[in-house]
Amino acid sequence: MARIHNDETGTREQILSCAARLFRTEGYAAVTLRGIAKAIGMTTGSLYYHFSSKEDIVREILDQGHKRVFSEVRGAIEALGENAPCEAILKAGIQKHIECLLGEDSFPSANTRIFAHVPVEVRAPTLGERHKYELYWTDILKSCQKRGAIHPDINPHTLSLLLFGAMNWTLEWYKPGRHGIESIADNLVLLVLRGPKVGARQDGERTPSKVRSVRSVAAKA
Amino acid sequence: MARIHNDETGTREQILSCAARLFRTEGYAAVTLRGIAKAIGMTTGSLYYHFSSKEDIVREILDQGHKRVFSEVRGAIEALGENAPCEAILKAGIQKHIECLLGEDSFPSANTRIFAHVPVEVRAPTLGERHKYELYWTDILKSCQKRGAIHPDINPHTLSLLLFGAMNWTLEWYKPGRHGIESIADNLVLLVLRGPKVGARQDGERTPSKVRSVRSVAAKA
DNA sequence: CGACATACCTAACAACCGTTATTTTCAAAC
DNA sequence: GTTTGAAAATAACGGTTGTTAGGTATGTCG
Repeated sequence: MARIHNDETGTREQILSCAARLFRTEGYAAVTLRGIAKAIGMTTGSLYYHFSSKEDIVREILDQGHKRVFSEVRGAIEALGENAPCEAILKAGIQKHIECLLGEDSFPSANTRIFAHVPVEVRAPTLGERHKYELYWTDILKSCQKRGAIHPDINPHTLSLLLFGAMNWTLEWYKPGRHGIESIADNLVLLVLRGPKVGARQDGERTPSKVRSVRSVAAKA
Repeated sequence: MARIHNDETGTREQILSCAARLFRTEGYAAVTLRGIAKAIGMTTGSLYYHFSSKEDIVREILDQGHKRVFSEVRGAIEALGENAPCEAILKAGIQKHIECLLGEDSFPSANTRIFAHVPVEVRAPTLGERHKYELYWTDILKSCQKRGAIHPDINPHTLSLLLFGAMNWTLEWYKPGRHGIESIADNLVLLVLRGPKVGARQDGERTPSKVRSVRSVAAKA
């Protein structure tokens, strides 16, 4: 039939996901094309039928890794509706971001793990998209601050960077058996949120409702 | 005179600090012995008079990098005296940790930057010391929580890991001109501290004294 | 002066890297 | 049954890696 030759077998995707898994665990420079090829039962030269260079492979992994996190996080937050409470918004965004990083899909984790060590010519074109994600979070935090859920003296942009650090660094210590992802997210939300209100209530924001125990929340999962 | 031959010239230290600077900026695998040698005006083979392997070099950098941060942070905190307010303790520890990472000394930054990408046989022996530092911070946070300065529902150990993330990740975004280190530390302290008190006062802890504006504090620097 | 250890250089080794050109396999199309 | 083209294998290229062996200055000490 008139099938376009694109990828019936999905070999290209197989190369990418396998490379992402290796990048995630071993870092950028330590991963060789021979290693990728061997891991999927191929020969080194055959990779060049699907990709034109090693940088070409890593470029697409960075791209997809970033897009998946962004769209997942945005989807989780938008699913809450227009005027959801700040606590719910932060909880949804933070948890989804961490879930993407620690999940089985290696693209997001490979992205944050090797980004700093990748050649500048492949890193530079991605800076624009990264900045958009940064702005997306900054706007959310700014809005939460305006609604009184975040300490008024905190700089929203700095907060977004510190929050990225806390979230992305989970890659360095998270062990599936010992920690629960939702529990981590709950702890982080408690950090970002201002404790039970102090000043006057601002607008439609309901009082943070005393934010019940993290342990009990995590226990039900 | 009866000078011990040790290192009158300091060549060994020169190699280490130069290698640390390269590791900090380029990552582990990207740094070659030829690169280190050329950077200090030496030949590749000569390095082997001072060190027995590349792993030997990176091993010592990891060691020193970690020790410097630990002793600096502990020194800054102990200088505050026995019963200093939690806010001061956290401020001192967080700021010193970040200062070590972002300062001119490349050992601490090289340590946190390449640790995950270093061969297991050089990483494993350092895990004990790293765990001590983790426990040190966890104890501090636990104590602050007992004194009512940290939200009671937060898990102190998880908090220490999230805090490490926020601090260590500054390496990925800090630009000397655009941000001030003390301002970053102030923002982070505001996050960790529970907002102005809500429940009953706990013990000798003075009320957080309304934690004056981060911007004004940063402006005076 | 000669013995000797220190500190460095020179040149090369085997192994591995990304990349390329050429060849083989093999299923669908005519 | 022959042709065709995609997909993979083969084998090699130049270059770089960590590492090593052997040589060369430069002093110090007896």
